[in-house]
Amino acid sequence: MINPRLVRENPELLRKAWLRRGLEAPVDRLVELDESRRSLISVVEAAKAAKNAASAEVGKLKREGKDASDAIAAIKSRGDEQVEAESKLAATEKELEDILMGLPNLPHDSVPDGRSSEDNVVARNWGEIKEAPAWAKDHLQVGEALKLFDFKRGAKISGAGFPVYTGWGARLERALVAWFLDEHREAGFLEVQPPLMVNRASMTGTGNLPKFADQLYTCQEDDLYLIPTAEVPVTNLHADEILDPKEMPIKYCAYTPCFRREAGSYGKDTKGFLRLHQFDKVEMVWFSAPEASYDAHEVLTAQAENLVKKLGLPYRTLLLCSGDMGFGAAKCYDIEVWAPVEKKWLEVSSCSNFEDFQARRAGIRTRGADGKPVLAHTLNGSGLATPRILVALLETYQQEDGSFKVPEVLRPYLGGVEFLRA
RNA sequence: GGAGAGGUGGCAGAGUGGUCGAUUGCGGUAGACUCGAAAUCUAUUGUAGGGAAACCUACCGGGGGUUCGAAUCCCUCCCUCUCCGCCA
Repeated sequence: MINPRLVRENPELLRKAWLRRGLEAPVDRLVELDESRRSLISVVEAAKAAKNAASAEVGKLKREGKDASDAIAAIKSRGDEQVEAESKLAATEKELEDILMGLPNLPHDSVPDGRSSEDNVVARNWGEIKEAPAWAKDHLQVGEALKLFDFKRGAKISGAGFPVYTGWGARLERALVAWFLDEHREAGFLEVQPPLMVNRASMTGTGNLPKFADQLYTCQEDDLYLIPTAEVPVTNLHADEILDPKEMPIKYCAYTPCFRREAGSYGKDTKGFLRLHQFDKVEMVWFSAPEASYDAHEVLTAQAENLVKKLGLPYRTLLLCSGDMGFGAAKCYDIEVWAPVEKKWLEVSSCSNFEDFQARRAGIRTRGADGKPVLAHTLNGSGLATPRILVALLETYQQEDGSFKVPEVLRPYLGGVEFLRA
């Protein structure tokens, strides 16, 4: 949630910021609600103060052993003005909050204007893009020949979008996850293994609820949700806490499967690995002092880029434009690897600075230089999601004889094997 | 799942209907003493909202209720602990 004070202090700034995202937000309504909220608060609180004073008087009389029935009767005979104002106030606050909770974060000044992915800016390029040889197969054919996965049986036991990894495929998946985690640990991230199901408050804290309920798998009976990313449980690790500035920044990495309904995206990337209901991802989550978050964002992004680099996959880093950023992000870099046969850029990481957007929802604070509590900034980035990495690896490192050359960094995780063969 | 006991400020721990936002201890901060430190002493030390301010309001796990008045009584949910049952 954005800072609600801005509604009062600078509604035009809000209007413009949301317009950059292509959103015509009901700013006038917000201003109206904020004003009526404040005037109702005055009414309600004045009534409460009067009542408190009268009750204190009753207490005093009773303690003195005097008769208080007149005083009590006087309080009782008061009108229900307060009750009425209270219910109006509650309704106003609810509408205000409902609107604010559904509105996205404001783009940072360094974010380019734009309406869609077409307007994203390439921040950097790395690696040389080579044309695939004529004999090259696409990743599905390579994987099938090596028996790395079994989509059919995945569909049988669960449905489309639930892959089964088999044999070397399963090991390769495990190797990627283990290597990612080791890299992050060595870079100072604390590895955590969080729950895969979280409660409503956690989902609300990161911004997945209420707006994106239709993208989540739910366990209705227990009011739990399957996580769409480790960002949710790990960010909420520090919900309702005041983090000691001496401990900052706090950096975590976590491997989890991710569960996404992908409602509304039927027909898009349905084949193979490009869009799945369940996939593995290692996520980095970073809690920062407010003034340090943009530096942290660069470091976090570089940490993710480093993995792709070490795998030898050409990539590009996009600075997302205002219209293409996710709901909670103030600034976001996407890292895309090149799939030479598919001839496509594939997004394998998204590194975002949420500023205090999530922190406000989740109650994550630290202390400023004056020792007073301030909202922390949260950041996160994939480091990395495996399926599309697998696509790029298979297409890039396939050999003419049908084998797969294992990138060097992964070999220690695969018993030192250099080539995977059927 | 059954029975019981609990959830109070950074921590520990009082408080069972009337100046309780809350005794006290520890911790934190500032000061005194000291060459300095320790010890000791003194003061101070929650969060959020409203208000130009004075100040007011709210918060004792969450929500609801009783009452002129609730940390304290009632209902409900959540969580923790102990015992029993079940079980990877």
